[in-house]
Amino acid sequence: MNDRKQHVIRMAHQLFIERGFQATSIQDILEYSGISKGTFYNYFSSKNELLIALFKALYGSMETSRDELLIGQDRADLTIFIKQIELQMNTNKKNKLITLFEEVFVSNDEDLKQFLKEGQKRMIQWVFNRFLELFGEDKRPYLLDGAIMFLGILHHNVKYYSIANGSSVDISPVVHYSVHRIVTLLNDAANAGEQLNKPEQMSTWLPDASKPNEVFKEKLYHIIATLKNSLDENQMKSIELLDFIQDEFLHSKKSREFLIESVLCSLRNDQTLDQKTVAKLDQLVKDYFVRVAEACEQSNK
Amino acid sequence: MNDRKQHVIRMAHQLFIERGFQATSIQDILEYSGISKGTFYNYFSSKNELLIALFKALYGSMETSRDELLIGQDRADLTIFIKQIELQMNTNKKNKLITLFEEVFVSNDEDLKQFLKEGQKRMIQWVFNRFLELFGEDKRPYLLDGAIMFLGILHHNVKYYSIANGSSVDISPVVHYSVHRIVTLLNDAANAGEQLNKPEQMSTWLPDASKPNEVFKEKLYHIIATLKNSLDENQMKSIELLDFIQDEFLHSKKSREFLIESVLCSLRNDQTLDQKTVAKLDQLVKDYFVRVAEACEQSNK
DNA sequence: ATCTGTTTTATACCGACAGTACAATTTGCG
DNA sequence: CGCAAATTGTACTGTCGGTATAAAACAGAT
Repeated sequence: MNDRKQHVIRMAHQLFIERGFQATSIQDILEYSGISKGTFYNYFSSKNELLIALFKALYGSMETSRDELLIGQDRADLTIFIKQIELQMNTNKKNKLITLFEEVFVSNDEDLKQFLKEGQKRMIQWVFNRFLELFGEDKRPYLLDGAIMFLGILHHNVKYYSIANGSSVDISPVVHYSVHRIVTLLNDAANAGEQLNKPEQMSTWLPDASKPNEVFKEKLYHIIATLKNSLDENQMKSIELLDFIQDEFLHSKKSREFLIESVLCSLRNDQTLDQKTVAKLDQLVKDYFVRVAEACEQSNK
Repeated sequence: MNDRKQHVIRMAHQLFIERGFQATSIQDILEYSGISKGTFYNYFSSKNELLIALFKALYGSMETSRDELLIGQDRADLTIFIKQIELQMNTNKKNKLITLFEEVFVSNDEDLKQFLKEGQKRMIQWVFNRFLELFGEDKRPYLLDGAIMFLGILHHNVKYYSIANGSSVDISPVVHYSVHRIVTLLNDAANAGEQLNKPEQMSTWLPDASKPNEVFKEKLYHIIATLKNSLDENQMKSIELLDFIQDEFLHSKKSREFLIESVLCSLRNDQTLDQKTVAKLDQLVKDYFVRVAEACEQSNK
């Protein structure tokens, strides 16, 4: 991504933190980041698009550093989970993510709304999957309820603890407290055999969650994250290649098959990567283009 | 309150439910309720003021009917509490209160924000007080945390249960489920002796909660609500008198002492009212005016 | 250094919006 | 009826998000 464009995002973020999203006018952003209106609308098609770009950047880095905490660790270790939650809560606080979130959650822009919902859903799914690893398969029926309630407890506790103790207070005790509570809560629900939401229904929650394209994107995201997690900062080329693939699929209307093919070719020759995972990626992409081609034929009939 | 004014509030509410607050322009409200712009700004000083008036009306009626459920009942009966919560959740849903709430919670209008925060705080305090009655004094240290977590669990469960099962689904099982969970949660926290927020600090939470004026307003509200609860619809005069006092104190910069005095005089002669409570009200008002007079002298020095 | 295509800038503009100002009209009430 | 208050209609201000476009700055290839 353009250097200048990222600069604008950073400057806007600063203004959003200081005054909020609604209260920051485009004019403010232009003056603060020293660009003209024309350039702004060359980068972003609207103010909301800028916000989405900002969220993507923040969430992306948050999710990777959160996932990095798991590398080489026992996935069933509760203390690691606590560290992951603390990390996310602190990033939220630092970037005033929650405030921004709330401010625009109910908005007239359907795209923005959908994007934010998707983010919430991803968070619930992540907690659910971690709970599976932490509490085991036999608790599965109760873990979706658990994930939902955990986030409810956590957010409320953080919110009012911050009000009572000042927003600069250490959030760690709140996270510990909330995790302790959810452990008991899960046992309680399992003992009582009470269930509100069935985990199997999770995929049908959000309207387009069951669309093949969304499933593809999620798989793609997961595989690429796995590959990236196995790399360190010295292997910039490989990381860039993976990022390129992800970007090409997520942000272009029409992904350029020949480009992606050649990138995959490079990856297959990269000895530092786990070739089993690369093969998975290869297959996934192949299936995708087959499906696109079929859909294309179908519509030409 | 003016008939016409209430009509405007009702029409606006309808539009807010259909399209949301931000998406409803003042022009829309004017056309829909058939008044002119001049009249609108004669009634409300701004669009936000209208929203506050709407919230006040909705909250007011919700709180009274919620409190009515307790009359002549065992205050320690959990099933009554469940009924009260169900009532509030259903009112929320019917009036799209939560959506409206979220939409304007982070707003530029400091007054509106303060008003909404006050409402949330009142809700937490109400749950805390009910928990005291339900679970007893010995659990007190854990009941503020409990109230906060209960609302977090409840709102999250309702939200995602509605997403999964359609917004017209019966909310009752969610309330039962959430109440069951919080009971265990409270026992768990008490057993572990873990505490996040001290109930004594509750009054200092919101900036002006400790201001004498706010304490006064709360006491006033409570006494008047008690008196009103003992009346039925046939005693309109008494209700109007009580409403007048409340309105005079809450909405006027300078309450007219002579008017309030004469209203109190009428109330003292009203045999249908509990004269012990009326005496309390009398004393409260007397203290208030003494304090105002003192403050006035102080500033004239 | 010159040509060429792209990016950036400056500026004027549009429509929608919240809120103001005010003179003209209607309404309600003694 | 007469008068004061409420109501109306309309025109206005300033701000906002977003569009349009011509001129200027820039960058890479020859």
